[in-house]
Amino acid sequence: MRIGYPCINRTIGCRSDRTFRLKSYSEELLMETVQNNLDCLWKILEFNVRHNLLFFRITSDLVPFASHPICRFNWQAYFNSKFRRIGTFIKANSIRISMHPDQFTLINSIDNSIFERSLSELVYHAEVLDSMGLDSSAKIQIHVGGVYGDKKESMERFVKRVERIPQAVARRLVVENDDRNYTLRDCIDLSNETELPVLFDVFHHEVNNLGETLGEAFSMFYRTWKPRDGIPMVDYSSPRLEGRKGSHAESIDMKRLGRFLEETRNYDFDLMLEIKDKEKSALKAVESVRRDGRFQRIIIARQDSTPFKVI
DNA sequence: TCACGTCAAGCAGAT
DNA sequence: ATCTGCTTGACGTGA
Repeated sequence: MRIGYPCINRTIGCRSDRTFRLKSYSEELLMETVQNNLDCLWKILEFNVRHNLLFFRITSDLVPFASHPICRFNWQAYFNSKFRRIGTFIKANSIRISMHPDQFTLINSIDNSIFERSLSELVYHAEVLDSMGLDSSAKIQIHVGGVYGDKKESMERFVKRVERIPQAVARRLVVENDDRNYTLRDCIDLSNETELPVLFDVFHHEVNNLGETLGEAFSMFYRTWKPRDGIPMVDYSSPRLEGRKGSHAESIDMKRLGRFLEETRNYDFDLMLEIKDKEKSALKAVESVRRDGRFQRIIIARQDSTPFKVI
């Protein structure tokens, strides 16, 4: 098991998701921004390794407007050596990487042009991971998409559209259950059709399920992952106790996490903690899990030259 | 320096 | 009709 957090580090004082307005687009500004973002990503990954946080979601804003028609810049070539260096660091330290395109990426849209734009966005995400030389265990997680008034038809459209996605991109795709439209069961059904692994979101499942227990849910999604996909990924967040339902808590509830880990102790998986305070909660979780002798399977970084050890 | 209107993109549910 | 959340506020103009 590796533990990680998404996109942003609030401790080290740089951002890898800096962007700018489309109106102010220029090649110079793009180059400068990507330079900054890659430098910051490097610093975040170094921080993560020092703190045994070996699962990280790379922001979709790493290369702003990369999939927009305005971008004619060959950022892959220009930043090639930087991407390779980061990728080498990731592999040397056994860091697991994911990406999560935003809500505008809709494979199953009724509107074919939205699908085409979404495909460009997915190609961009895959190119980031390709540029780093990462294998197919580096995943791009997507939701099924909209319902458009007919769920069955929208799921069939999802399957047909996935068949049109190039293998270089599709090999990285994983489909995640969401909190309103598509349950874990739906994702499993789609996985059977498309062979895409299912990324299990614990919180989404709690608010949108067909009555499966946590154990049943794990046995369902777990077998959708093949060896080439790496260890299954799980998204975990604590719901905010007061206020709007569906929003995320500011900090992690360690007791709740402890119960979750206890219930799932027979499975090995990489755990993404989607908590507002990001690396702070992830650190608490790593320390807690390390102290707890029952959990023997967390991967922690070595601080010397050898890449990692399993305790 | 700071306030604040606005920002590439879509959907669904609440108000 | 308009607003809000989604994984997340921050860009950048105008004063």
